[in-house]
Amino acid sequence: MLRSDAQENRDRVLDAARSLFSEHGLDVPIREIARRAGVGPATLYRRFPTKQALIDLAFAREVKQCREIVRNAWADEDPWRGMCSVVNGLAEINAQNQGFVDAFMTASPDAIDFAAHRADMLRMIAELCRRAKHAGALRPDFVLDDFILVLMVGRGLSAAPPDVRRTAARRFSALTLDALRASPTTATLPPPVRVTPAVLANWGGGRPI
Amino acid sequence: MLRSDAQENRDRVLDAARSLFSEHGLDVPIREIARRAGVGPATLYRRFPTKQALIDLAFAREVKQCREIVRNAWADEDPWRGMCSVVNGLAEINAQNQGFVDAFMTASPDAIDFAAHRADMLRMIAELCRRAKHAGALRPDFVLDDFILVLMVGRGLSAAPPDVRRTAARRFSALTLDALRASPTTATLPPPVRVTPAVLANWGGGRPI
DNA sequence: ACTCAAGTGGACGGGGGTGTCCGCTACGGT
DNA sequence: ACCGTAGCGGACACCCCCGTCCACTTGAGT
Repeated sequence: MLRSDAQENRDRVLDAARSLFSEHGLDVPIREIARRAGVGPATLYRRFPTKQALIDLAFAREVKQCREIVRNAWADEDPWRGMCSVVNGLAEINAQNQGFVDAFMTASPDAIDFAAHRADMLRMIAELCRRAKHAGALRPDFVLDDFILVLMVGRGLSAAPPDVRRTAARRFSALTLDALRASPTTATLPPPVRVTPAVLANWGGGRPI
Repeated sequence: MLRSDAQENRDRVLDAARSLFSEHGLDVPIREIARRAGVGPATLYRRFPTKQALIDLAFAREVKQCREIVRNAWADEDPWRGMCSVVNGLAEINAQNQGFVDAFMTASPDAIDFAAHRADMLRMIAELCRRAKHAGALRPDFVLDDFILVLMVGRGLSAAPPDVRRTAARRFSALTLDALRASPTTATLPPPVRVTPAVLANWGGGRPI
């Protein structure tokens, strides 16, 4: 059990980390977070021995939110509506949290939740895609890897200036969904990216941290 | 006039910079470039007093290529084919040159070419869009700012691992074009991003360098 | 009130990045 | 072949960030 002052400091650090990470990305100096929290560096390091640990905890909320979005979409009886809310929701999170995808992708192996969530979410999304295709709403040549592709390029949204991020996210997801929608005028696509785990791990050079 | 050895060193530095920048992005250490070129840091700094100057020159070729792509597209009698080649071409450049868009956007004010090229290209693209819309090929609610949006999220392509970049670029541009194509099933879009110069300058936090 | 361990922040050493200085090297005109 | 000078690269000073250590402070149990 933490002493009361220690607990409060820990909370303040997490708050500062959340706001700084989502505003400036993952490469904020640790000291800056400590300063914002009104705490010395040592205090921060004692609670979060490594930057990765801090990141994991700072983004835990968003990971939960992510999973929630996907689960709801998966449970939706209309698979296309599900797809839409997934794409919209992830774009929104991307826009509001600079570096969230990076955090999500580079989550440390011991943050078991992350890996489990990732796998789980991908499974649900895959099923969603299958159902949406079967319903004739999703273009038949769409593959799960395309979803990753969309997610990865969506990272660019978080780089948009704060005042246009939400607009950009909404516009982006609407355009993306139009691309994904089954449509009579749809052209044949070039071959999809095969997103193996290795490919995924190396997206972004694996060095956002 | 440069002495012959100096000239050769300068060329080697530029070559090294090009290959390192496109492979690892703009945050390659200057020393690394010097090392790769087989010269001392001082030599590099004498020819290119600031990192920005080096970046400007290293990417000059791609800027030219960019302009060329747009000019050809602009000259194309079929505006939609023009749009396609622009989107394809830019995605390709993005995929092959990590950090190219960053370089393009953050080009120093004195690298006049950049600003001029940007403005010029945007003008041509705007006209292309108008013609494509008029021909009924481009969705009517598309605005020029959407083009910037696509360009900006396309940055994410350069972060893909080298072995999938071209595939990713091709797939991405094909999907994007499907989103831009006028189509009977197209949904109404949310409001577009208003990409003012300030917005543009702040995209990416203005700090890729 | 007293005590003492948990908690704290300033200070330190290490690493890596940038840009600059200076004594040596070697190109190229004579 | 010689020599003046442009050119060179190693060494330097500076800054920022990371992670750790240690003497001091303070919460909370008695």
